[in-house]
Amino acid sequence: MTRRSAPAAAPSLRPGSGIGRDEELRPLRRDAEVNLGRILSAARDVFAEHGYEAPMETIAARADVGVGTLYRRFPTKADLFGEVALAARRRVREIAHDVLDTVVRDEAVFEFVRRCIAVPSVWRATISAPPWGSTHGTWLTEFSPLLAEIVERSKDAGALRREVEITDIVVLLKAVRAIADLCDTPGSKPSLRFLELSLDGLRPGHEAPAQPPLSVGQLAKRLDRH
Amino acid sequence: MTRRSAPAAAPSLRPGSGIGRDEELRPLRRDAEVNLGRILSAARDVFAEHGYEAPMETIAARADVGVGTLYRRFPTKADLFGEVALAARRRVREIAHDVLDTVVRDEAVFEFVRRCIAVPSVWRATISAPPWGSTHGTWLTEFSPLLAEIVERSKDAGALRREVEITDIVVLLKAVRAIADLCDTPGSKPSLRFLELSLDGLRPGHEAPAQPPLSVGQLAKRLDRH
DNA sequence: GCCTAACCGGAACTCACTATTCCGCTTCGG
DNA sequence: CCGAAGCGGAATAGTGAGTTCCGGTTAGGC
Repeated sequence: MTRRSAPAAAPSLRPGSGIGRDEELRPLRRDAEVNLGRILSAARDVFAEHGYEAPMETIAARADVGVGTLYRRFPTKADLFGEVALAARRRVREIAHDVLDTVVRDEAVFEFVRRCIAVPSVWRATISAPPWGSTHGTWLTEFSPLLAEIVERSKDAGALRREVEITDIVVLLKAVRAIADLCDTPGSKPSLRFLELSLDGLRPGHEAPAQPPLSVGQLAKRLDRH
Repeated sequence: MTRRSAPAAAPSLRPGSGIGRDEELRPLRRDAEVNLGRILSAARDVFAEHGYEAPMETIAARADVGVGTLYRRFPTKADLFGEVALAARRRVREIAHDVLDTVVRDEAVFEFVRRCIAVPSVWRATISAPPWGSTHGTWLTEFSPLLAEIVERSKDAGALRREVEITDIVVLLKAVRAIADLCDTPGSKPSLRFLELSLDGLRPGHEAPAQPPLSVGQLAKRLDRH
């Protein structure tokens, strides 16, 4: 995609610089600050809606800003996406923790999945990924423990089939995302129906599926190969 | 995509000419006949694997033939795809009829879905579609009655939740396709596991989902908008 | 109010990717 | 053995998207 020859290396993601990058060397001029906010917000929405494929111009338009402005703030598209994805991951972690803290045991997984999906501007950026690097690999590794804990809770509460693995949950999220891309409109979201139907398939009362689950490593590898 | 200005009109699909186009005006030279077979087979596989996006060169390479040869036989990519899709639709109809004829009532839908998916080189071409025209619309309209009959059977046998509509089945097929794209390798197919899990969600014993189903018309419109 | 460093918009440039065409060469088959 | 039918694949041409560039604009310190 990008011309740069470095094949699998993610561009400078400067892990430290979150959205609130106020404490930069030189503070931004007021108008620039406003534009930066606009850009990040637009990028969040547009990436959420169209994934990494979305053209920079679309983001610029949504932010009501010229493309040049995007590039003054973020050297490359990947940098911009990285910023958005970082915020998204942060958000997912919050959701996971909140679910563990406040949701009754048996509803844990279901609630987690529902909440992830309820924040489209966030989960899309996390679940979908740019073509470079092992984004999914890192993402999966990062969230495996948390997700495993959530899954375990629901299993212990007898609300989730014991055969279900965390990779099944991730796959389900992916599937719902695909359906959302295909069928959802602002007004009606068949993907939510599909989600509920599929979640029901994860509840106890069915025979164990013949097909074995994927390991986290396998799944990561496969998701990243695109 | 195509340079031709006719915007939404499917190119000459000459409904009559199936794969066995032996009875043409002038019979093909023996070697050309062989190549034609190779091309159709390659197109079937490649479209199955990558959808309409697959470049003509890929198909040519798989058929071990030059692109020129493709174009001598099929004026445009859409024509080639049309041919493949036609065969695919034919195949799906066969499957549907066979299921209705030979499968026990309660397994009808499940078996139908499984069989559709088991013929990747076919179902991909049917489920995925080229950017022109209302392919899904026609497809859905064409198969609705048959699919409805299959669904009805399983419902009557008490093996399928009454709330499930035929659009739910189509959506499920789409989702499995997406997962297959993402995760399947020749050696292992997590999409099959996902399929089984999701199918279980369609069996009785769960509360009715809150989200309403899509009508066939709505679904067709949405799938065709890409 | 003035001046300049920061900013801005968005046209233009580049590059990658493909459908499709073209044409000199090869091969079937009478 | 000859010509028509085929063939391969380089060349053509259109498209789309990331990135660069630069003349014009504006915030904000003095």
